[in-house]
Parts: sequence; structure tokens; C-alpha cells
Amino acid sequence: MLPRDSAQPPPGVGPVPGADTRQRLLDAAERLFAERSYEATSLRQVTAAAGANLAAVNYHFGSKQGLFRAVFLRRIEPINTERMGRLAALEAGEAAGQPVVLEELLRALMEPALDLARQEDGRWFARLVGRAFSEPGEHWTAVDAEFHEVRSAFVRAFARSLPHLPPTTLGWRLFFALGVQCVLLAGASQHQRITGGLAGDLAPEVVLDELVAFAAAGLRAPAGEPGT
Amino acid sequence: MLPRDSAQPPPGVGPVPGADTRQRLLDAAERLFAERSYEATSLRQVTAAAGANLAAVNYHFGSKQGLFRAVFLRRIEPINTERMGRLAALEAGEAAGQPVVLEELLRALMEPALDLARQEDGRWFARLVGRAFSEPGEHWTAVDAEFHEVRSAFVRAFARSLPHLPPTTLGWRLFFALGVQCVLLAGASQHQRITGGLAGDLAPEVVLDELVAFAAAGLRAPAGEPGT
DNA sequence: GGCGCAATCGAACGTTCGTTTGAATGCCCG
DNA sequence: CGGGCATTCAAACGAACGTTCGATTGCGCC
Repeated sequence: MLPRDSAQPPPGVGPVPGADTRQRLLDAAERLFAERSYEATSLRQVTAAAGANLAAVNYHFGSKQGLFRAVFLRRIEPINTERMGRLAALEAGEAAGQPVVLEELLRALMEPALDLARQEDGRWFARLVGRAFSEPGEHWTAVDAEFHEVRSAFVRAFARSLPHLPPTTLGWRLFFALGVQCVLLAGASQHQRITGGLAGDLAPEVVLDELVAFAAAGLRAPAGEPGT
Repeated sequence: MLPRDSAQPPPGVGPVPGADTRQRLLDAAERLFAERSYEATSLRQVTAAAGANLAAVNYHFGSKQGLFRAVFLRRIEPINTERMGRLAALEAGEAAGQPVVLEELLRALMEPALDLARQEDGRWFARLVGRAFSEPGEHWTAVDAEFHEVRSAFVRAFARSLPHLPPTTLGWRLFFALGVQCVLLAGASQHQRITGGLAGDLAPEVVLDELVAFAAAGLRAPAGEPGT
């Protein structure tokens, strides 16, 4: 009677019972968590949007936090896999003699996530991820172990690509670079408001170029403080 | 019986009645809104932390949103005033012939806010502001009119300082620059977690230098997309 | 001394929250 | 055909929410 946090049934096992309530719950929760926030979203809103019974959430995911965790893991795993794959490709080239270009490293890290933002079914999740940086709450800390492997691998790669930077400086600049990415993921729909309408529409792949150019320039900035 | 949203009584008018409940409510709410979030903070937590009665919030501020608005306006007005003052000083020099250095423009915009983050009593507010970029909810939209004047003035100044950038590009890069600032405000306490402990401690004024250097380099990045 | 008023208070309002329960439902397999 | 099982369902749980109410307090001023 209580599968609690069981893995989903094998994908092609046959016609799932009821058009997969589990999936509809994940989709609805993803949208609502992104649109409002975790705290501001009630399970009644989620189940209503999913056309499911209120108790379905606790049946399939154990709790509201379990639902959040499932929403998150469903999308972040493929992204992190692709990130690691791209990084491995770059490092293979590096071992073969050609050094890693900073922009390529940034793309390997950022493009998998930004790709999501331009797909119809990933837009909500992108907004959700963008808030991981600034939103407090234990629903996030319960999930950021998923980033550990990717993070440390990329930090090492960046350190190799920018050997002249002292570790502390590099750390802060990476923090900034990741921050810009998150801000873009969270607020692409808000940039008009924030810049007062100055920034017009831009094709998504161009925004990625802008992001990579901005972050790369920031990471490569001269070491000491320049102005003033 | 109902002052609702009245302005606070004149500052030096005499010994305020009860050790200023109003002020204690603002302080407690500021900390809790920053520490948790607006949605996750209850008025009962606020009034308990302030040592006030539950009804005091609705008496002094009309509603929870009114409390949030008051928390915000109390701090943002001096900050925006200083920003405008610094900008005016730069523009005066500009009119006198010496062009505005991009780094100085960034400092005029960012230093007043970052100063807050290194003062004991402004730290919580800094964290709160940092979430304005990514946190949804009407408590924010009810307050962002306060940024209109500062925003448009600075956007014009940046456009003058970077005349070679097409407006769309400038808009996105300003969005990125403001985003980095917010990320720093929101997450200075989280950078260790996010970069995996690579970034060590850094004196706050050095972090400001790093932020300005990063943003300036990003804003000045070559126009088209550089690498691939 | 007593009126008026701003402020605080305890208590309750009606809602909504996340979670739990136990009974129905529909399907597969023996 | 019928027992077992995963799933769905309506209903209720106690707790906590934002807000409102009327009474009470304490001070300044005629």
C-alpha cells in the first residue's frame, strides 16, 4: 500500500494504469514551483492542476519535499550527465595536446542548462533552477548533493584553464559566473523589467553567446583591482 | 484607532511610547524575511521575535505585505539616494570634460548596496535584496517602482560610457551585471557551498573590487561572439 | 481629575495547510 | 471466477495561517 519513494515502474512495461498520474504530478509541480515558489505552492494546487487526488502526492512521493526532490532529479540528472560528457571530451582533447579554450569550458557547463530553457517542456524547470542560488529553504539543501561531482570536476578544469589566478580569486569569479547563469535561467522573462526595456528580444542561442562572452571576459579580467 | 499605513512619527519628537514596537517589528521582519523567505515567514514568528503582540503588525502596517513594503523602503531609499548622488557627481565631472570610467559607474551603482552587506545591521537586508531578481511573488512587484528612477538614470549613463555596444547587447550585459550583484548580495554566505570551498574568505572591500572588475570586463567584452 | 487617543492586548474569526486514514476501484495472474 | 495488489478516492485530522474584534492600558492636555 505504500511505495513511498519507489523508482518509477520500467518505462515500456505496458500501458501504465491511469495515464501516469505520477508524471502529471511532476509536470504540474514543476510549473507551479517555478511560477510561484516551493513555499507558496500548495499540494492542493498541484493535484488540482494535475487532475489527481490530493492524497496522490503523499502516495507517490511521500511528502511535499519528496515531490520537490523528484521534480528536481528528473531533469538535473540528464543535464549533469551531458555536462560531464562534454567536459570529458574537452579533457580528451587537452590530453591530446590542444589546450581547453575558456569559452568552450563555459559552454560545456552552461549550454546543457540553457538548452532546457528554450525547449517548451523545460522552460519552467529552468526558472526553478535559477532560484537555487538565492532561495533559502531546506528543500534546496536536500538536493544540492547532486551538484557535487559536476562542480568539483569543473572547478578543477577552470583552475587548469586559468592557472595565473590565485585560487581565492578564481573561486569568487566562478561564483560570479555561475551566478550570472542562474540569473539568466531564473529571470530571462524578467530582464525587460529590470533593464527598463532596453534589452530587446534576442534569439536564445545569441543570449547564450552573450552569456559566455560576458562570463569569459569576467573570468579573464586582469588580476588586481583596476579602476579607481 | 487605525493608523494603517501612516508614516512613522517625526524622528526626534520625544521619547517614543513603548521602546518603538514599530522599529522592532521592522528589524525582526527584515531578518526573518531574509533568513527564510516572505512566504515562509509567519506574522507569529515576526511578532514573537520582536516581542510584540500579533495584532501589532496589522495595526502598524495594515497587512503582511505592508510590513514587507515598509521593511524594504526603510533601507532602499537611502541607498538609491546615494546612488543618484554619486551618479550626479560623475556626470558633473563628465560635463567638465573628463569622461566617466566604467568602473566608477559600476561602483556608484553597487557600492551603496554592498556597503550595507558589511554593516552589522544591514546584512540581512542585503540578503533580502539579492532575491529580488529571482524570487516571484507580488510582494516584489509591489515594490519595484522604487527602482525606476535609479534604473533609467544609470542605464543612460552606461549607454554613454559604452557607446559602441548595440542597445540590445548593452541591455543583456547590464542584466548580467546587475544579476551578479544580486547574486553576491543574496549568496555571499553561500559561495563556499557553491564553489565547493574553493573561494576562501575575502575582505568585503576586496570582494567589491572583484565584482566590479568582473562586471566591467564582461561589459567591455568584444562585440560579436568570440570563441565557440 | 477626567477625557481622548494612540497603542497594546488576549482571543477568536474563517481558511488553508500537509498529512493520514480506510474504504473503493480496476487490473493481472493463478 | 476470485484473491492480491497497486492505485485512486472522499473525508477528516490537528495545526498554523492572516486578519479582525472589543476591551484595556498609559500617557498628554484641557
